[in-house]
Amino acid sequence: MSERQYDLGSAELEVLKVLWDAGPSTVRDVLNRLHDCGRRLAYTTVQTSLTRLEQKGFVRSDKSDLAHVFRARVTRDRVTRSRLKALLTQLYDGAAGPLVLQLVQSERLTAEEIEKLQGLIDELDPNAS
Amino acid sequence: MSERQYDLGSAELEVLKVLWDAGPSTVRDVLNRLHDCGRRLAYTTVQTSLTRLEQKGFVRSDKSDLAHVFRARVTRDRVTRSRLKALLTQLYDGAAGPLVLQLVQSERLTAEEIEKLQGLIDELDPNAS
DNA sequence: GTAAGTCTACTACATTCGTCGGAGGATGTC
DNA sequence: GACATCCTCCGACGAATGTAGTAGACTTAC
Repeated sequence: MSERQYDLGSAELEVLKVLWDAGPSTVRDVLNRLHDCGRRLAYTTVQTSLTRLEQKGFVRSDKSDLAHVFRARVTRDRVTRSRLKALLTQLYDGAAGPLVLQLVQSERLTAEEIEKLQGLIDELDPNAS
Repeated sequence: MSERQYDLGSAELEVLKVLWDAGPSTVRDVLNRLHDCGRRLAYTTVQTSLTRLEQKGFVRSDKSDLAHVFRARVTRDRVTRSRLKALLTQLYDGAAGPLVLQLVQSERLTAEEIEKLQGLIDELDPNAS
């Protein structure tokens, strides 16, 4: 039971992403960030997301100042892993292969990423030529 | 606009997966399949999922017989791609690299898959050593 | 041809999520 | 100290989703 459910709505995830990208933030900070991205939301909407995020344990808040400061309690990688796992289970009964192939095939990777990937593969496959 | 929204609930996806795995099926077929997997649902629950799936265009039904026969109208790959894209956008602003690395790192791949992956990488990286 | 079973259609209800407004407390400014 | 401003808390509402019951039509087996 160490693995949580990680069920986040898309709007919640959007807010969480701001915390990952911008670090600890107040409601207004997050709101401004979203505004900059063209996202038009009410102040209280962001507040609600943050509150729910905290209830679910994805976010922690420091309430010492008037404007509470929120920070992520989970890493992006952790959420990614969880989402991927869900995808894997739902679509392929957990087999990662098809997913990876699909991804590598349909998405553009940078040379650097390819190199890193190559490195990983070499590790995975000790008896490579 | 050729790309649809592909917003499926988890239960709906579960049903769709049965259609992918088992081919055209009636409500009862799907129900039995799910029962075999330990999933305990009411007949009408599956029926509702299938109906909604059809309304959303993911499934098509043949109503010539009393028991309607449903079949998937979208491929598993297509849904996968759409889900991955959403994940990419939501978590990494669309950069696929981190996702791939994450996947390869945290999931077990078979030797065959690794080989296939290696082949893909070779294609991607023409100026490899 | 009647009883039992199967199937669809329709309705319903709880929960989650996205979205926001209003009340009322704290703060800053003149 | 009064006014504008900013903040939190709380409640609300609609849409989507998971789940299922009931009514009534159709089929089948005696």
